[in-house]
Amino acid sequence: MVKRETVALDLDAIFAALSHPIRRAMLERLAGGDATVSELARPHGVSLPAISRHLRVLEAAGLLKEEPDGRVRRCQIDAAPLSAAFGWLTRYRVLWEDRFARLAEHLEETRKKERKEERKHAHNR
Amino acid sequence: MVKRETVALDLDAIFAALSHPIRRAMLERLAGGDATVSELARPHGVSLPAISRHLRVLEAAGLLKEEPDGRVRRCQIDAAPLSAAFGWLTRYRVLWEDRFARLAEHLEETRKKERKEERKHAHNR
DNA sequence: TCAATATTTAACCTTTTTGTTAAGTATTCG
DNA sequence: CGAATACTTAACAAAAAGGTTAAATATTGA
Repeated sequence: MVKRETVALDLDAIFAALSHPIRRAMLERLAGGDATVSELARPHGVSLPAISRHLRVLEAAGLLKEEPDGRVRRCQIDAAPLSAAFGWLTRYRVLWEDRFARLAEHLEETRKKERKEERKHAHNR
Repeated sequence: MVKRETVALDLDAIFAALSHPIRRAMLERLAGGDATVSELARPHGVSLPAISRHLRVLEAAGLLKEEPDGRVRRCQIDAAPLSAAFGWLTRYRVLWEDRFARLAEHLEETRKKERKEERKHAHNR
């Protein structure tokens, strides 16, 4: 039996990783190209250990690859798990949009009724 | 100044809401149509209070609308915030896929070198 | 009216997350 | 070599997340 590479497709971990603004910002930064840990840390007003752990969260979600380069650590994004998140959203997108359309309709209906009520009350004032 | 409706476009909350398997399952269920709290709770082996709080997480993220209907509470999905998440992912998708392609290339290159080394060593054995 | 049903709130506990400072560990460079 | 640089690990604290049971609330239906 071949030992398959575990491509972390853990949606829990992926969405959780995306739920923190610092981590999203770091991914945005990395979308523009590789960066070192310090470069990634710079814009955020937190300590380096804090950054280090954010990076491990991203790594655990499979979104980040690190490569030691001298005393610097070069980070690069890995899009594969991202596709899993994207895929999950896409799978339900149509159904949701359908729901959404119906909800919008319903709200519009409600608003119409409310306006009617408003006018009635304005009259009786 | 008109008081605008606060359409929760809080990516933190949205992604966090999506990071729990029970909440994702509930959204999947709701994609098929409205449901009551108990119906949503049934498949998951947790207490009703736990479910109730998951629902509030979804609601806080703007993903859920509830409507009391007698002693039952009818739940329906709201896709709007979902689009925000989708949008964020989309915005960086291209860049990420680009990165990914380059990463794949790099790995392929590395593997080639490794194979070369292997052959060399096999020779010298 | 009263019991059953559907759901939430309260009180509590444990685990995870996020951050801090202080102390390592490598690596480079004068 | 020895100081500076770039990080990580350890140890700790506060807050958030996720679950439980027990009690409250509201609605329906006999």
